[in-house]
Amino acid sequence: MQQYEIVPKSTSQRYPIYLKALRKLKSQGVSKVLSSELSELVSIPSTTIRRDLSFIGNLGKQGYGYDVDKLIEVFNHKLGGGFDEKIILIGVGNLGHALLNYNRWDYVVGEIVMAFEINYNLIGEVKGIPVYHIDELEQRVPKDCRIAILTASTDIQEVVDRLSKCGIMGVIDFTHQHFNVPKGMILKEVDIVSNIQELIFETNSIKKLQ
Amino acid sequence: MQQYEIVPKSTSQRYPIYLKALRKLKSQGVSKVLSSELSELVSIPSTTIRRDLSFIGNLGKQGYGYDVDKLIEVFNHKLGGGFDEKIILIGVGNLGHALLNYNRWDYVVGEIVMAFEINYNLIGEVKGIPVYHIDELEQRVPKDCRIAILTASTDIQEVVDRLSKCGIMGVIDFTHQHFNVPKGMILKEVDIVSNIQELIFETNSIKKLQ
DNA sequence: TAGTGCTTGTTAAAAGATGAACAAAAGGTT
DNA sequence: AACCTTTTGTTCATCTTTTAACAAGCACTA
Repeated sequence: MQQYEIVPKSTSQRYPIYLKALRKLKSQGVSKVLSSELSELVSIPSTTIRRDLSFIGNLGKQGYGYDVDKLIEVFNHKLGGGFDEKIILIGVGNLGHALLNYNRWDYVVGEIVMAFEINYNLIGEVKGIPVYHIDELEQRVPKDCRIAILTASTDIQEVVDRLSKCGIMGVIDFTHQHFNVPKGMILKEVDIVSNIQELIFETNSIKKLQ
Repeated sequence: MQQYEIVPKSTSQRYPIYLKALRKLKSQGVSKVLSSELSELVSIPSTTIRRDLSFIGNLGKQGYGYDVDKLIEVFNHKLGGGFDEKIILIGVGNLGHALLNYNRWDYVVGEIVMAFEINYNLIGEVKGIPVYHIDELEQRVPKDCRIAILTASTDIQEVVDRLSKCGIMGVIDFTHQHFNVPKGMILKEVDIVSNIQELIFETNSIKKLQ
């Protein structure tokens, strides 16, 4: 057990994968799982899984395996399964609207509690979630809000800097724009185009090798 | 120049970042760029950039830098800038609809040419793009189609296996569900929930360290 | 309760990714 | 045309990540 060691980035990126697989197992009525079984499910070597899990604590039992419920509980806790994360949304255009309508992660991590827009015509309310003008950012953002979803904005760099000053620690970025994140802020890009480009590049490589 | 060496995964994941920055430069009228300038823009060390580029070929000139247009052209070619990639969409629910409406990547990588649904009420057409029933998958998918976007489906594992048999080599997955990809198929997850979970985990870690 | 068999948690070696340093090659200038 | 300056392409040492191997520890049975 290495409770206070820093969890490698690559490891923390696998945690959501494990949680996803564990939820599936639970839904199938499975209550116990071996690292080797989980390995088959997620296509990650069992050794890697065991090491990843050991960062969180001694979760398994030798000669027995891991308790699915216990693992899900731990992951829920670690990955925001308090279900109460307050998320703000910047930009209520096409995509922003879709996210507000979708908002299906409310059972998993939390919910979008408010949105901000630069266009006055879009100010008001969507699905019961208030939409404020971006000028009101500093005065409206809740103190305990850490995460923002960025769908679109002019002056994106300025908005990001202001978000940082409001205490936002992590940003999910849907804009295809480039900007710098202030020190300490974590950026996660969700870029469909980049993903498709990687796919094209990698499938091209495969063709050439054959 | 190491033309036939395999490009590291980590490198190919940076290519779309470079292309994005280069497009921005071009839009600003910049025609020449140094690796050090690009480095500032994308927050990646210049050495890493130069090594990444050298996998593709000798694209720069010593004592001069890189020609922006040339770089964009090369990347466009390598990353699917033929603009003619035929993409299929599985699932025309909330998110699927949003993607069809959005479909803004047509100038970047290609376009969604058809969609499939299990719900008969949604069969027909959206924005001029035909929506077929999932049963017609094998008979409708074009031979030269390599990439599928997966937004939602029951029996997701079955659908993925069928896609593989249709010649699909890469899948962009929006489903937040767990499934196995057949050997040789490449999976890119675009999972907002997973990203938020990672953010929550990582921001929690930061708090504890302080 | 003692012993056997199984699976975890950990170690250590191998593989992969990064970035500092520099040689090679082109542009500039006189 | 020779030289100096600049910037690339590449090498190598360092750091990170992965995974094979195994000791430690628990469950299960008689």
